[in-house]
Amino acid sequence: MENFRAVLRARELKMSKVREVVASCALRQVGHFSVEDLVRALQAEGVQEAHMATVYRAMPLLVEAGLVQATLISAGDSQHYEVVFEREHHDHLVCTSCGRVVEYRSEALLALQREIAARYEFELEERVSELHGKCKECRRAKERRVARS
Amino acid sequence: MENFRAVLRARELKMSKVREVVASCALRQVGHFSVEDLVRALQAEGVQEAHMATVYRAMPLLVEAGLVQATLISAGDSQHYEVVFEREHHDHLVCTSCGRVVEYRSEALLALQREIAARYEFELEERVSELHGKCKECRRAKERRVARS
DNA sequence: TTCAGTGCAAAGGATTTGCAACACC
DNA sequence: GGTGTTGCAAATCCTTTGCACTGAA
Repeated sequence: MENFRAVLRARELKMSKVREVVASCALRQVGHFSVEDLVRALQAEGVQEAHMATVYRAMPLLVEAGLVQATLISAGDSQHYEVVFEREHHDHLVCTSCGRVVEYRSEALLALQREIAARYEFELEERVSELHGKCKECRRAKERRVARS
Repeated sequence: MENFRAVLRARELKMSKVREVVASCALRQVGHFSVEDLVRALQAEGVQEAHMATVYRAMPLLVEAGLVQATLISAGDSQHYEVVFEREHHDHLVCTSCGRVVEYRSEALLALQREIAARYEFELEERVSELHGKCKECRRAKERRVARS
């Protein structure tokens, strides 16, 4: 939350009651969530003063503050986010059949990506690293289908 | 193009003049392109019969045929693609300031990702692997700005 | 001859934006 | 007390879809 205030200050923006409650609610989200999810969560907490537009306006600030991160995994079209502040770094494996998401940690991968960024003299800020494929169960299901036909 | 025909056959779809010209034009694209870019390219070739909707409908087939691949890098909101058929595998470094895109190849990264997928028993189909950060030039520019103020 | 493909225009859906009232600093 | 913020609704923009017509097998 301090990071958030710092970003606001740096951008000469103000901290408001609404921004505060949006930020704190976002931080309490588990897993991936969309702007709509967040609005629903806020309403569930009895916060009526959280309009879609306001949350849309707040998200980039939360990202900049390093509290949340945009993810690719999206149910449908909408952008999803996940909390990254004080969470362990991880990446995702996504099943292209059933949509199951497996999180994994790989220090080696992270190290390698850092090395690559350094090699090209980039200051690494964000990594998008997702592997898509068929999970074991879906592969089995497919084999059964083939065998039957 | 044979792959494309195979996909169409497998799905009991037909090869049409329009699909053919869309596919061949897509294969000739260099770098990242959007559906709109492709339509413009087609029109530049004098192909009038290539409507947006048609190209939108064709893209998933081209992806399935392994000719092109969806990319994350997008100028604005629209989905971008790039040719992958008979091109060397590569990933991207994207500058968050100037938008510059650097392609890099890393067999080690690829091998590691394959290993991770295997560990979780996923059959790897697609990798989304992008590093975002500030490139050297933008970092320098920023330093200059700070120094001046 | 029969489905599938195409053009077109209209619909859909996520996100953004203009503006008047309002709240921080 | 003057800016930045918010709610609201309308506007955008990419993408999808329904439909009548055309074309491939």
